[in-house]
Amino acid sequence: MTKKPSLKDIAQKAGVSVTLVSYVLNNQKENRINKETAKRIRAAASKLNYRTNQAARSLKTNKTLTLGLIVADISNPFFSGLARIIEDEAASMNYTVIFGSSDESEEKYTRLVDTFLNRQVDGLIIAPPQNSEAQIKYLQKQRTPFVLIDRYFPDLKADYVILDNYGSAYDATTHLIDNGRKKIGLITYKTDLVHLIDRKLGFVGALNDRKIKYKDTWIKEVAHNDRQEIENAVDSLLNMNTPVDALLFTSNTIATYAVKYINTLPIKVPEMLALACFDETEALDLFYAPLTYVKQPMQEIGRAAINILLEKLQNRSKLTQVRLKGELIVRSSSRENSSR
Amino acid sequence: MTKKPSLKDIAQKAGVSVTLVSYVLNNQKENRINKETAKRIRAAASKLNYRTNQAARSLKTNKTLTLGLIVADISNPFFSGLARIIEDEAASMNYTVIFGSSDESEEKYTRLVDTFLNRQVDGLIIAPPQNSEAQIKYLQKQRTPFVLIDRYFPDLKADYVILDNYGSAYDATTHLIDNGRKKIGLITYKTDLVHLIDRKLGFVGALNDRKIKYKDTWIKEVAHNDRQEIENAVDSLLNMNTPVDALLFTSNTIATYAVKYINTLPIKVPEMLALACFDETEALDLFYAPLTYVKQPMQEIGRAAINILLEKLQNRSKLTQVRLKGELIVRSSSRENSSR
DNA sequence: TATTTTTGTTGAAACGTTTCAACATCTTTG
DNA sequence: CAAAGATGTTGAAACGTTTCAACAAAAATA
Repeated sequence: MTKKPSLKDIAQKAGVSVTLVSYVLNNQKENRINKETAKRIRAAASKLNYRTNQAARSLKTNKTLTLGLIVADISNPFFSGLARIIEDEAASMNYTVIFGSSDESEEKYTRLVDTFLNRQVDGLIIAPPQNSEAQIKYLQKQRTPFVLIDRYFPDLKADYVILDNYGSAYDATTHLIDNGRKKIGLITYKTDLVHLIDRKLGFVGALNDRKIKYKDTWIKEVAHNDRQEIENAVDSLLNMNTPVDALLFTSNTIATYAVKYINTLPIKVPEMLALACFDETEALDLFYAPLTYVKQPMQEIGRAAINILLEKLQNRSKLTQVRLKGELIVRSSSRENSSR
Repeated sequence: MTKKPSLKDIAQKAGVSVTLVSYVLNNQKENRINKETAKRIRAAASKLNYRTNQAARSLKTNKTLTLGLIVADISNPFFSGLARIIEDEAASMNYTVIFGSSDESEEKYTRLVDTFLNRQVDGLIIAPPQNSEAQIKYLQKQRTPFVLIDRYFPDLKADYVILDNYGSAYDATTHLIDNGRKKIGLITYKTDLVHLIDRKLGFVGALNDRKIKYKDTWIKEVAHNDRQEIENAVDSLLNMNTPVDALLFTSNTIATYAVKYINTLPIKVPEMLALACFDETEALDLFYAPLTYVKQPMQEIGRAAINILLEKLQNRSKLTQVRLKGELIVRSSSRENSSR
């Protein structure tokens, strides 16, 4: 591999100083520099096929133009969709994105932050896992710019962009009630993650406001990514002495497993059971009764996250906490219950 | 933001030279260094919360421990799944991955390569779009280590890891034939991408070997990401004077659009129409007749790609071209045709 | 005891940028 | 015609590492 050309090589070829080459290539001091010289320098640069050495530039400028994105799992369509939006937004501002998946593990998450900080990312976009509060505080102490997405910690003065989880769950639940459902089950993850707890609270809030006395047994909490537990939850909700007539799932992964299972049961949706869930999931489009779901404004989330982060990089240090409304997309899985 | 600590700061605090600090922190010359001194240095480093400045290190070592991943679209489950595997493999070798989506556009692709090269990635993993051959050759001339995935160019002596596309299409097609189908349609993209052409050839090859005289009208080529064209293709294949009794889709995106459309038609799968496609796609699991599909060995693809790339980084320069077998997962969309 | 080897440590250069301060030379101004 | 300003260019330092070559001091060998 022949050595890559440097500013010095260009300078030599064009018969000028390194300084001048740097100025020209960065379009600085344009009014001072002789047009002819500039042209000569550019010619030399392109002839040598010059490429800025970002490492050197970063060293000097203390900026990498790189952002770190930490999600739970990049192969989850929710996060890969978000990643795509963030990629585009970042690119339009000349930033590149490095990514990592935490798998909801605090330990993996910490390792990722560490790696990314070593790489001197200019900022981080993070969907924080459980128990990562301490880590987040540490970031704040280090004054590393970051913004949380999807999840947040209410008692942390950190920037975030999240869904109005309470309101969305509330809306989905009242929708089910208003369509004639009286006993509604919730399947959610057993977790400390506040966004999921908010969804649970929104569910409960709607039941209360509609004067529906719910039982604890209507709420099932399952371990993360445990298909069996999800199936068990569905079973027990459908086999109570007064079975539920509707189900709300607080995540796309739960919904997918649950619906796949329900699909194997002799249960008619929506006649016997209405369904609704969070997040658009292509998998649920082809179910015979496509699922009603809470649609998150992905584009806005991605855009807001990048904007907040870039603002912070400009040293504005105000706190921005964004809570965006979801949209309930009603489909046949929850249409009016004719058998009421 | 108080300045980040450097080796110099540690050296000062520990009362030693910068050199020694570097040696200790990199576990070099271990046998030469006094254990006590080393301990003092490590203590100072951790007290100061030291973090290697990767930019500086990269500048010196000419390595970034970063790989660039270019896919068609990170939000496509095929690529996000692959991304996840590559992320994990890379991380286990201490590499970080930056990613970008080409959207099948040669121009966007070129921009991505450019950005990544500016960032001095150590190597690239690329799913090249159409017409990117020149760009690829350019990479070779620059001696930038890279490996192609998913797609390849037969007349380019480049490393790649791909599916046995011909064989997989051949197997899927014979499977359809052997289950009683006589007129089989193919919907594929209108493209120069060889991996897709191979799939078409595998399809044709199977028909020929089974002595089925096919007509050109059985093969429909649609524009990339054009839902309408896909629906039109389905329509015209089903409305010929002798309609097809089976369909093979050469990609997950085509399959998803087509099945969603077929789902709205008064057509029974598999009784009236058998279906099969490439790639595992969760969306097709909940269709009332889950799709038979060619499963790509994702894990192996990701692993092989990383291994080849890292080999190249060690300066071994042999050519490695890997063609992996797919597995045909037969499901109800193509079960035996009882009405023959 | 004189020499060699081992142990422990260090100064300084280099990587490729950016950018400050300075310097000519030429042009304008009073 | 001297002073001031504009124009065009440059040397050198700095960013934080890594690593070569060198050097003492202590230990082992002759």
